[in-house]
Amino acid sequence: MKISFFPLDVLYKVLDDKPVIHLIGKTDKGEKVCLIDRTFQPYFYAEVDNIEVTDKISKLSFEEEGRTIKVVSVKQVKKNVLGQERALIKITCQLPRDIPKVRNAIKDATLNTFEYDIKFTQKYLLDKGITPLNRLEAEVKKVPFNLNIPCFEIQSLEGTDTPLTDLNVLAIDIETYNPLGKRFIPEEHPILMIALYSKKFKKVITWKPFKDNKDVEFVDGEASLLMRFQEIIKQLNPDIITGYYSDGFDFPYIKTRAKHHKIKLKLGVDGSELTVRDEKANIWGIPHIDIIKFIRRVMGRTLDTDSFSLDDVASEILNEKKHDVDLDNLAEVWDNDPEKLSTFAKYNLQDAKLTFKLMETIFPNIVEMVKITNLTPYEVNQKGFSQLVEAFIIKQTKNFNELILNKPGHNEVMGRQTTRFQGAFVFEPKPGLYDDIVIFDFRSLYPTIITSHNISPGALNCECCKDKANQNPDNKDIWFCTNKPGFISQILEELVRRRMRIKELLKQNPEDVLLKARVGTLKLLSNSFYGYLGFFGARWYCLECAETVTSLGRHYIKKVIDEASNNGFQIIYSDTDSIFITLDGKPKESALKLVDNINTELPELMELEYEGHYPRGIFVSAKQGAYGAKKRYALLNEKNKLKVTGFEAVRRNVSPIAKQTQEAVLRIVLEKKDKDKALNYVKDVLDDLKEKKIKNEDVIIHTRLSKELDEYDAIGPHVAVAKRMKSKGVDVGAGTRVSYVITEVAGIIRDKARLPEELKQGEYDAEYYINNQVIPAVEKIFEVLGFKKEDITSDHKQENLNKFFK
DNA sequence: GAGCATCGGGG
DNA sequence: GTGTACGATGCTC
Repeated sequence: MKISFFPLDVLYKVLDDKPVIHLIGKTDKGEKVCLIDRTFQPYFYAEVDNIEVTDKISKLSFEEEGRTIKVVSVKQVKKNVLGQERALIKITCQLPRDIPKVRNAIKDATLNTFEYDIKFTQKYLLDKGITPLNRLEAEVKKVPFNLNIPCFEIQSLEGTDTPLTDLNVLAIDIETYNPLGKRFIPEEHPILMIALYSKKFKKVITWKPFKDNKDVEFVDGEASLLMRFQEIIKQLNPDIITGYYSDGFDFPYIKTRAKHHKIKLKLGVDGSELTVRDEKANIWGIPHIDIIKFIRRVMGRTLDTDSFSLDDVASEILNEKKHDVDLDNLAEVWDNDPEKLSTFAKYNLQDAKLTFKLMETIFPNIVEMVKITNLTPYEVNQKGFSQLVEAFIIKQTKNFNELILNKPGHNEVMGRQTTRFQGAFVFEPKPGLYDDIVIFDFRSLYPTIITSHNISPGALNCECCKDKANQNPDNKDIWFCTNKPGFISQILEELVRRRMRIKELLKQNPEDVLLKARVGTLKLLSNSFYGYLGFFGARWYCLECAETVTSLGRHYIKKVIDEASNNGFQIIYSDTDSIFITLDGKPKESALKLVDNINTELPELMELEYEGHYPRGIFVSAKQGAYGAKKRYALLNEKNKLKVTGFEAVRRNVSPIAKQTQEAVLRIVLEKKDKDKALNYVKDVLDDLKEKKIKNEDVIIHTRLSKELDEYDAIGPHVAVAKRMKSKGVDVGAGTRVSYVITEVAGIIRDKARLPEELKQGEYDAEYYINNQVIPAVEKIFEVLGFKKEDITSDHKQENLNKFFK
């Protein structure tokens, strides 16, 4: 029979001493099924220098742990290594786990071995041309099975480009009993509620009854709760199960509680138990996606927030927040006032709902990454950039008959890690205020350098280009072929061009979510190539490539700086791929013309773009940090929107009042162009602090303990406060969040720190907040305006006579 | 300043 | 098990 099928995950089991591929997915009718394939055998490649060795390998057979491990077959093959053809032998074995053993047995007899550590399932998908989530047309035969879903044996199959649309996602979230405060002791403290949220099923399960209980189901205890959880998952049989930090919290907690009750949670489609190891939770046959990982690793850079809490991420992506509920009260309410549990149940369900919606919103991005890397959704979620780039390259090896290069060994990694090379060019800004700033930047600088200059391990120092027409500007001993495109630069060029095409399409359909996700994914991946080439763990590592990329990057940006300077523009700042100039009364058009002129001289794919015009900006001298010059500036665009970069805005140990004052001062300086008003604003804040008009909540400093209390040698204010919490019976330790206020009590800072709830309005130390919080936050800004610290602290206000600004 | 350790997220 | 996440920051010597 024929079947239309969308693979969600691929797994293998060893049955009767044979590897059996299981494709888990759903049919076009929406039914979850498993397709099995018994025909795929594991293999790897070896390079040998004589025919006797090949012959010996083909007859290899040895006993280990009561099993005969043998080579099934050997075949002569031709493969390219970075464009050069090589003769190899393909060695097929019986089981995936035989591969390392056979490789080890023949290692001394071979020159080299390849592709011995590529996952069996990944190889299967690539060799069969299957892309997860894309529809397959398969000829199958129904077979008996012992899974919870029907099983079909594959007779033949064909991939298509049609993606899965209707996905059945289940989001889960737990609330736990934490009587002492903020620490988690899963061995002792039970799960109180579990929320489950999918398109058709929204419910909180808990084990204490209360009246206001819409969407709540009651069971008689924690053990029953876990059993009910298992039952619902079996019944719903979701395509994907998701949570927020569920690899690190929810599932490990669930697992520990199940163990406590001696329950085996058989969540897998094959009846296997939920497994948790290395902060990864696995359910056989139901991909578990801890959505925080993809958000942090893949989307992190493009988000404004630098906190990845559910609340902050949901606010930014969904424009929706968690319920404002004080979880510190949950244990108390649970013990003594169950009627109030309703609030917590609603909170619980809201968290699951937010997680569900995040998955819905982000799934198009996961789909795009799956398509481009050929990894499963589960794998895409687990991997970082270098691994995603590598998966993409591995996929491309098919089209070029290229061999997958080996991972570096331990020593090689160590060597690579200690190798340093020169990075990007940075033009230090002179601190000050500037009018009419124009920014240019290169569109995808590094990817276009790689493609335009054929920067590729296979094109490095070729024999045919000894004239060195395409060399590293800073190192004559490095050059790249101008005759034949290298494998890496070629596949990157395809990526860059594809992105340009889709960007055009997006211009015509700006609201198309899929196109947006596609452009975003292509951009992320292309931008990661440079980093990949210089990444110590990369299979296609190429130090000469990476250092040539930055060298050419410096060369191009300096060229722009020179041209701008020759045309009479003042350069105020430049970093890697961008340059800031001032117009100094010249029309905007003259800057645009400069951009056009430069573009006529650049290689085809490279392009300098006019990023924008900012009527006003301030550059502040950077503190001497570990990484040298930090970029710190604030710009005001033509729509009066403030763009702040590098100010220590959201540091944890900074109070709200310091942050608020900094932002207000920047606004006054840039928008109102009034330095005296800015100064007076700060003076007002200082007065309000002295007069205790600033609300307590604005002077609370939030921080977190990094180790156990008794491990601290240096007792900072947060440690002192944690000790106070402990003496009140709160269980504190590594990870506890501590909030405190510095009060007027005599002594050193740590003696002055108090818990916010111990204080009445105004019981804070104004002097401390003035000198250690507010002033440091604005000092550098006023330095630029020509004021000293004393001008801020002195009592008398600016009379505002001689305006600083024209 | 390099090298090692911990953290994030979660109640 | 065709193995050992990841990238940033803080702490220690």
